Amino acid sequence: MINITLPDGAVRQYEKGVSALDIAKSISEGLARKVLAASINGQVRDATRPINEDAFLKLLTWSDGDGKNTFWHSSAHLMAEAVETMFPGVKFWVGPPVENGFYYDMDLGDKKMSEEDLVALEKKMNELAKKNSAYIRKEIPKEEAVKYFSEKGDEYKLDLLSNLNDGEITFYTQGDFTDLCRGPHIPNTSFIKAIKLTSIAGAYWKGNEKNKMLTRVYGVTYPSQKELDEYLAMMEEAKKRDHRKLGKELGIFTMDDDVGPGLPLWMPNGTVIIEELEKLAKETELAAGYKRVVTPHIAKESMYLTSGHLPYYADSMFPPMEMDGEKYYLKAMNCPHHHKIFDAEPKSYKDLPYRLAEYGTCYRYEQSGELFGLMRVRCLHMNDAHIYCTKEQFYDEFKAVNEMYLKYFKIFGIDKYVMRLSLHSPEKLGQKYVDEPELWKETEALVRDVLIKTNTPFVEVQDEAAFYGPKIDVQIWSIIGREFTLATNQVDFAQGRRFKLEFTNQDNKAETPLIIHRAPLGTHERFIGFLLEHYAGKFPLWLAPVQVKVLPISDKFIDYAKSVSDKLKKADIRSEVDDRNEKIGKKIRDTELMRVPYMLVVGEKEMNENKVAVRRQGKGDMGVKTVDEFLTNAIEEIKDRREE
RNA sequence: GCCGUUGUAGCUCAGUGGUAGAGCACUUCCUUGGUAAGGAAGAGGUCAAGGGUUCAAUUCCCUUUAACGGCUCCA
Repeated sequence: MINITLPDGAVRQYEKGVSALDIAKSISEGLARKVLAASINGQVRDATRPINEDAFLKLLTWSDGDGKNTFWHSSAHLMAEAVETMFPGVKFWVGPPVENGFYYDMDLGDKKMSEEDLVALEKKMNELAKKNSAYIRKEIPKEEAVKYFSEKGDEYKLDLLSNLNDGEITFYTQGDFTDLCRGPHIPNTSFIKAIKLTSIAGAYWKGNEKNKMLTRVYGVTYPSQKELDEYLAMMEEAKKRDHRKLGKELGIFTMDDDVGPGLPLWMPNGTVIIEELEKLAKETELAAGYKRVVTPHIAKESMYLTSGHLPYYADSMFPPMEMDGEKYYLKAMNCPHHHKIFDAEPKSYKDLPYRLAEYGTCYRYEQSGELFGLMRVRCLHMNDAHIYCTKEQFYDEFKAVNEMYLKYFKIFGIDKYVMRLSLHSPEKLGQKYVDEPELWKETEALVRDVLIKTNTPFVEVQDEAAFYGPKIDVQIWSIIGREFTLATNQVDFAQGRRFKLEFTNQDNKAETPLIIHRAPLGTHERFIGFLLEHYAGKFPLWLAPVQVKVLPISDKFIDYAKSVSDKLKKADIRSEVDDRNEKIGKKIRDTELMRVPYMLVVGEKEMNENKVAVRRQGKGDMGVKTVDEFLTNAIEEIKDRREE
């Protein structure tokens, strides 16, 4: 007999060789029908595998992340089985679960798969799922596995095998499909009740652009049609929040073929938001001791040779313009210009920390396939600043920048983000990174120290640093699930020396400052793109392009409406009058759809009493107030930058 | 940059080898209405661009371009 400890601490005794599924059955049949896999001593395994010794057991169902992943991985195998029936000779690479579903990469040889094939594949998968085939695990000696795939001529699986040792190779078979696979899998295909294949895409083998491009099919499956329908409905809702759609509907920005890809035109409504964000940044930076500067959009080649951006980053810059025998580049970053301002006057330790801020316009030649609405563009406006400080000052300065981030995030109610400590990769020193192993170690420790001492939660990742030093990136996700760096806070130990930046220290010796690059509000483009999705277009009052719309009940009250609106405008409130010949219901509907925070309905009663009927966007009628009362409240709400 | 899909009115989208249609928006008129769509009439398109096949191309083919879904990249 063996002892099985369940998550609630209960210990039960079973015969040796019992499976997790048997244990589930002994608890309840209903539970057994839901078990997808099992966590045995912390390892995820097939629920059907025998357990031979005392163990901690957690039965994994759809509500466990590992349960879902197992379900989707098994779904990928089911899809592969269906693909094999329709595309004989197909060779498979890998088919893992992802955030929402799964994919399988495959080499279809000369054949092509189309969207219509997906429908047929779904149908086939449904048929196969109903066969109730068990996922059968089999341990295979390496030699035999190699022989099997050699005979099939499957170079992909042979490649996988080359990294595996004898004794750790398993095959899984369901129905007529056998695959090299570590597992685990769900007990059988009948669990998969609802199937949707979502897209076909190309994907480089092993993620390397020099390799062959495989066909990748994405899909998602659920244990019930209802859950799949809910998921699809959720995706439809998400699309409505897409910043590209909202940006057009709300008149925030537009793109034009004649201007060029990745070059957004900010429309009047979007420009209001830009100006409010800059106001916030200026206030904040002034209080934090920054000085503002303005620099040109272009610079000579020589400066980018000094900075080290050329030739290594030339691919990401627009090609140079030739003038008077000189090459000029559009700036892809503001730092070199700022360094030149630092260097324009001699500096003493008394001048440090020296903080330069600019909402700098940069141009980056992003690959055409990477452009994405406002989130990835070729012309961007950076909330940039550079702080020149001594090593001793670094801790406080870096900490202050982090605190500025958190202050901003609080204003915007941003709580779904990850702080990522981005480190270098030692093996890429001299290529991707400045070859200063000691300085890397030292500065990475400095940054980590700030995060730990300030109790800031963070994750560490290798090979994501800037070429001149480690950084903290704030990662966010767009509504369709793409990951972006919203803000960044970087240490730079390299450029100071490259530009021969110096200050005179207390011993009257020249010293090179450390530089902090920071952009807590990222770029206008990405930040506003993010905010559009974050607020679903319902900007807080202080950011709303139109803050108040005055809606006269009929033409008779247009003059009164205008007098109310004028009074608001005098108090710097962005107010408009809807003087169209429409009924009030129509005016309200249109104003609601434009996400204007306040609607002031005015008719006979209001005019006679110098009042307004206040309506809050998304909330409805808030009652009648005097104009002054409304004005006072609105001014407060704006001043405090309240979210509601 | 690579693989795939798409491009018809300001927007959302029908449609066709014989040079185009709806709803919303827009203009004008009627209506003056109290909290999410009042009515009528009208105007609006080189069917992304270029080339080819054809008696005839918005429709079929090729190229280019842009957007979209991924991959790669992202100072």
